[in-house]
Amino acid sequence: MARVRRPEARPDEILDAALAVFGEVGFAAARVEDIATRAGVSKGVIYLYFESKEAMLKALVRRLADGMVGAAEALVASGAAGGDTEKMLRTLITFMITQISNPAASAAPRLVLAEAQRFPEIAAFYRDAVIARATLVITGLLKRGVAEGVFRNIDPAVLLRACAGPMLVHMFLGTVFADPDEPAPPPETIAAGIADLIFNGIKTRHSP
Amino acid sequence: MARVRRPEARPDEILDAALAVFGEVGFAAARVEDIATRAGVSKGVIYLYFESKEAMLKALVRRLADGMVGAAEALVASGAAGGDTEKMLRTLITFMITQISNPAASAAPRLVLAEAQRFPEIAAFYRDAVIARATLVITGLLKRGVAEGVFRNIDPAVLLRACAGPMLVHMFLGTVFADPDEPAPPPETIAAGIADLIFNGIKTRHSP
Amino acid sequence: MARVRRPEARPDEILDAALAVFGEVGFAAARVEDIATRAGVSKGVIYLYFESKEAMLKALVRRLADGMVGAAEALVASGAAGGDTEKMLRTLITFMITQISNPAASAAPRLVLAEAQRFPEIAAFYRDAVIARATLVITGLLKRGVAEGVFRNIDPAVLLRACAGPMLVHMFLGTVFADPDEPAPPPETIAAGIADLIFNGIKTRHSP
Amino acid sequence: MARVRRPEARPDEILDAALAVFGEVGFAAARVEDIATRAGVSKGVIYLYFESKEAMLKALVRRLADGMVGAAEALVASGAAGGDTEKMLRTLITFMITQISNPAASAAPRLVLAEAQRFPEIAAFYRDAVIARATLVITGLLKRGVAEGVFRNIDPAVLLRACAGPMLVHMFLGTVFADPDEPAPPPETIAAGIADLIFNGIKTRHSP
DNA sequence: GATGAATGAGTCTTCATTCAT
DNA sequence: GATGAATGAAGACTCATTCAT
Repeated sequence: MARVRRPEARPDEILDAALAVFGEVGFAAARVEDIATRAGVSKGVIYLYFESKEAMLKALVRRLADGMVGAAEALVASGAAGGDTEKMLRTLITFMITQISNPAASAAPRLVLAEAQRFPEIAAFYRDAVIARATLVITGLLKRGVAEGVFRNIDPAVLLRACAGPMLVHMFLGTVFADPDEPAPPPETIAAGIADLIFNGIKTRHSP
Repeated sequence: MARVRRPEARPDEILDAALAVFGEVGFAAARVEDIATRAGVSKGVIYLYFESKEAMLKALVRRLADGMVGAAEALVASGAAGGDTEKMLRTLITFMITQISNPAASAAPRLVLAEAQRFPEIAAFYRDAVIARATLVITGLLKRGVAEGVFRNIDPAVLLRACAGPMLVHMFLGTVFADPDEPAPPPETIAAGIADLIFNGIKTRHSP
Repeated sequence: MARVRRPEARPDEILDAALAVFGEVGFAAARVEDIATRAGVSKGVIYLYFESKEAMLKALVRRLADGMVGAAEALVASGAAGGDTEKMLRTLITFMITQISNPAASAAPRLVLAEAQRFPEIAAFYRDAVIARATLVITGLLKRGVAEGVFRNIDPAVLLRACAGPMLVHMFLGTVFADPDEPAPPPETIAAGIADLIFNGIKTRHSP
Repeated sequence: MARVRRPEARPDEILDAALAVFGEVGFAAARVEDIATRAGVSKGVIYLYFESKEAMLKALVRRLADGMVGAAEALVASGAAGGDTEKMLRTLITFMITQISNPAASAAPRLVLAEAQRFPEIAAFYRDAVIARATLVITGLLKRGVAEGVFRNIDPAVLLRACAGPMLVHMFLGTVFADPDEPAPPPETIAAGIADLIFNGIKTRHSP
């Protein structure tokens, strides 16, 4: 199938390639030429669309920022689960774990985690554009649940860590640290287990 | 220039400097000369102790591997908390969160997370030398708690993610993504909150 | 800086420059940058055409191998001198001595002699690509002369050494060990003298 | 057998080691530390006896210069062969070919040939200290033979090349270009053959 | 005297970026 | 607009030489 030239799509194709290459070897070790090759263009073309290699990284992070948080916000805003706060948080957790289990989808956050230290601007941007919004979503759900009497009034910082953390670990274990001999546990199982734990803890409850 | 000789400590001093520099700018962007300067030696000295820049990274990871997991194992083995499994897990969580809240202590894991993709050998080593051991600790505690009837019999993979995850997020929020205008929440609060959540969940319980 | 593009000739121009520089200071002491400057290009260009400095040396030797032996073979094959074996050997000797008297032409063999010890691959290549062929030429002429009854049946190894040797010495005396105050003897004289000696020896003959 | 310390022998032991190492990899690629190790001393000791690596090379060449020419001169001066000029030249040729067939003995001339281009001082020294003297020996024998009526009055430059050349080729073929699968021809055979050729040429002679 | 740790100048090599075509 | 040859700054690594011990 001949690929039709769509010059408007160029920058995005380049960024796709950049994400792939950065994800594999990191920003510093990535060669612009490899990105170009992967994008199916020549080296020079890259510089028609981006100032520099660093500019590509920043554009990439900017483009990717919206990804999962946006979806999370939409999920909550859509009032899925009929307004049931617990169900909504459960749905959110399941959605995020499922998403992040896809190595292609997790490439972006992994890249940011790897490069944020080196590029404070990227860290700052990510903090504002992703982390702050994620915090809002979690805090919002928590408040609502507390107001409804279904959640205990815990520290939102704790809930943020408790929700986002397992995702991160799951992501790292499924990619960078994946044991080739051992299959990754299915995301649904993990998602359900995590949600269950967050809701009920691990203590046994003696029925009255 | 002063030519002091302290052969004993040299390799370790160099690795300290390497960790600092790698931690700041990443492995690829780190200059050997900067590491040397940081260690108070000349460029050439580095190569008296290490084959290459990459060898330094590997030595660094090897040296650091034992750090926190070792402490965790010791904690559990020492039978602290008088054999009370719940207390032990709580102590463990508190200890880990406290440790990881120290940016100097978290430099090592952050470095590994950032470079593991690029260096599969390091990833494999870390998986075997750290992650596997951490998994054993968690699994052991879980089994014991279940046997004692104090824990529900949940998926160890879930508990691992639920315990390690919040630490990771806490670490990233306290370093790379730290907002200079906002103080980080105190580790004790977070530790206590996380432990509470893991044990009890967020659901309200209606007394019988 | 001028950026001219002459991709066709580049590799050869670079090898010319490399031969000049290697010839002057030897492979190890030659700086890639000097070769580049000599070739009128920038340092980076070298690496567009050659893997490494060592690759240049090997390419150089490969390119130069054919030079004189090829000409010698052609000379013999062409049946110059109307099939007269003695004349042919004499022509060959004269041709070689004349060629090797040109310092530019002798740069290649001198380079090989200087570097062969360090690079066994080069030595092996030269042995097969040059020495073996030269041996064949000499042996062929000797056999023919013997068959015709004009040559005595001597050891080909001796004739090889007797023919190639004076060339070598002449080459070294005319370049590396040239006395600036003393002019080199003209190649024709030497060639004629060597040929005469090889054919007739130095003993006086008393006519019957 | 315990080696007794003989500090006076040090410089010579070092030069022996230097010759070995220079001979193997060339001057530029030789490491002072390797020479020291080979000589059984520490790096610092080298600098107690020699100004620099280059000084070692020069000392080496100076020490080795006398070697074969000295022996040749002595041979001639000793009036070996009872004053028979032809016999003396033949003895000389045999002696030289035999000597040079020993790779250890030929290391020095090979080194000089390899490095002379790079170090004009060495070339000049060798020209004066070795080549000039060898020329004198050959010229002397030639003159004498001519005076006696046993040699034709040929160009001494030709005889020099004809005598020294086969030695050189023999040396190179027996070391640098030695074919591991093919044994080198015995020096005596080559020496006899060369002498025979130089005296009688290759032409058949029809008895009168 | 002897050692070998330390220094730092020197070079190969890479690769982001430019720009003639 | 597109290409990819060319540039040259930058950085890892080596090793002759020094000198504290």
